[in-house]
Amino acid sequence: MKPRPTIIDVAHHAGVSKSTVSRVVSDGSQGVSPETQQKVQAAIQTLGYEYNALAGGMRSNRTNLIMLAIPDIKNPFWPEVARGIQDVMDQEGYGVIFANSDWSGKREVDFLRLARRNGLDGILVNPIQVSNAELVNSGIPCVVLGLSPDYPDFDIVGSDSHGATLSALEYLFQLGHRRIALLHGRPQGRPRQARLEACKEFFQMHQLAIPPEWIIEVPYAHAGGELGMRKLAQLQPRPTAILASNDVIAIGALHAAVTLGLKIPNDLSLMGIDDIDAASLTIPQLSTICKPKYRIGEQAARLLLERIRGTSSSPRRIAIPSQLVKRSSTMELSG
Amino acid sequence: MKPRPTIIDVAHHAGVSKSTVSRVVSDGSQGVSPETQQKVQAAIQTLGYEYNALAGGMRSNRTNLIMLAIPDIKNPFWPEVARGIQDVMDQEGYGVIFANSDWSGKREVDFLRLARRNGLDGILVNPIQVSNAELVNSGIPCVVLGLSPDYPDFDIVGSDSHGATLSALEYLFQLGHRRIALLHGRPQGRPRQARLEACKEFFQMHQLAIPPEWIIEVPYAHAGGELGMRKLAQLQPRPTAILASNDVIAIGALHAAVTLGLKIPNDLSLMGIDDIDAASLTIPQLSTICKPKYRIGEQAARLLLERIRGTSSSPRRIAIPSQLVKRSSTMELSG
DNA sequence: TTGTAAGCGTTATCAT
DNA sequence: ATGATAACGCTTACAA
Repeated sequence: MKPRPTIIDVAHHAGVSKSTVSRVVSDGSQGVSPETQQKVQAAIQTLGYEYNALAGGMRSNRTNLIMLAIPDIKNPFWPEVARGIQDVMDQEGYGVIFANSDWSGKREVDFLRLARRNGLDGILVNPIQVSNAELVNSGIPCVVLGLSPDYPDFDIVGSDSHGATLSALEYLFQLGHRRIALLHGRPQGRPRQARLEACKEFFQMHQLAIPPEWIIEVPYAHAGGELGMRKLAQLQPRPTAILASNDVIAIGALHAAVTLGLKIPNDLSLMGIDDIDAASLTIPQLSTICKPKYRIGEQAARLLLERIRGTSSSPRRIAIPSQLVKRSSTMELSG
Repeated sequence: MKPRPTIIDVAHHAGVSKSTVSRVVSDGSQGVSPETQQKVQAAIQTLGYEYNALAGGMRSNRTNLIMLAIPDIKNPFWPEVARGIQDVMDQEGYGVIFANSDWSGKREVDFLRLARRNGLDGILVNPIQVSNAELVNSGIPCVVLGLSPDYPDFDIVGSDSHGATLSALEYLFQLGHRRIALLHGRPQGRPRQARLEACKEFFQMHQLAIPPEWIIEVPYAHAGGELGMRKLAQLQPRPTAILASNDVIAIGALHAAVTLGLKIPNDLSLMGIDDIDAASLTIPQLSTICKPKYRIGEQAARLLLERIRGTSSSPRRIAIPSQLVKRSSTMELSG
């Protein structure tokens, strides 16, 4: 197996200097005459030259690679976000590396190290365990996905969980529900408070007393929803409506409800948040709050590009509004 | 922002040569005295040194990075496989880079280029459009996921789709079904024949005639299943059983059936293949063939490691057996 | 527009 | 067990 040709080989073959070849293969041929470009391209073709990104990156401190670090590849929320990111980044010539930590804090930290060691140009992260300080310390341009209050030093893009929770509760309230329980996703690592606070705010506003046992913390997964529903079903008096932190949990709850013989929405109204594909594919279809996943990805990507390019400013916080989606898992409370 | 310290800085600080530092940070300290190790580690700590993988990789032609290239991150099949891969690779000190092409041939090719340019050590790929020749040509150690016959030059790991299809059909046959239709996933790009051939083999064996309109080609997605079911529902006489190419398609079909007022399994038995999580969460729960996703990932990772390490041999083909899972979307044909 | 030359931070070879 | 030194393939002033 013979060694891969380098720009030097190309240069010889084309009868130019290696700087010229370098200009052609990187800068988009800034300041290279058309004829020379032709010659170089021809040489590249015949030799089968391929750019060595390691060497280039080492010299220039740019890799044109960014990382997307997410906690849960099984949540259909992220692929949509990823698509938005990729479409923007592709266009700008950046490659996107997926990093899925499966809720493991260790793995998350490892990914950060990988990004540093390999000179990635930026990171988009929905952080679970890694802190604001650690992110700052990494020295890599970074945009946080999800409107957490814990990352004051970074641009943040997400949908307004607080607002989404309020709309959902408001909707259930309008349907006549007063006994509303929460299936509250508890991320491994840090607590995620936006939703809970929105709930408290709402309950206070409407002067509803919500007993603590109606707020059930469950893992951020399908099984969490099932677990939570089984607990809720035993409460006396039973809630008339349930709001889950996301659709995955809600769908889990829906399945448990069927198993338990509870009819949704007749016995119990149920809402999720996110509007993942599966939400419109359950029976009954799930009422939820639609988060603009693709646009979150696009926005985040754009902000990261600005950071990378140094068009910096003070951290921005972009909350893309979400939207109520009425389907058939909720109904007016009769009586 | 001051520049990151290099091994040279560490070497000065520890009073040793940079070769020694290099030995400590890479080789696992092969042939470095304990005291020297201590000194170097201390210097690394105080300086906050971080390894530069670009420089190292350029010199050594190893990056300790491999790529996992899949066509569809939305198919829950892959995260399980990915987990198997990651657990093995983690342990061996390799980072795994996800590359999701979303069924785009162009993106798949781009990923291959990215792997080459960035000197990745290996590729695990479920190829859609890229050919055996292109893979060979890339010069990167490579293991193919999925038992396609089109990649004779590579190690291949998958579950036995042929056998799985046969078991599913055999099961439906035993339940008394004779009019069996197929929702055949058609990957963008090349045809995937293993399942179809198994079907033909089966039908011949049992001397069943299957009209061509009972073999419906649909996109490899939820919507494909819905589409297919709507077509099948119009057939006269209607099939009594349906086998879908995977669970995602089957679940799509299930939802369409509900919309159409068809009762599963009473009006129609329905089977999928894969046994993704969602298969046990539908109503009714989906009968399917369980593919050992995690183990596929593990195996593939191991083979790739062998290839990377040069313990080469002729291409191996590993078919991990799958298993019939009887649930409630199938029933004995009455009458 | 093109060429020259000095690195970038590491690893590998060869001494010591 | 440790050190000196030459690559690795590219980018980037600067000069021509």
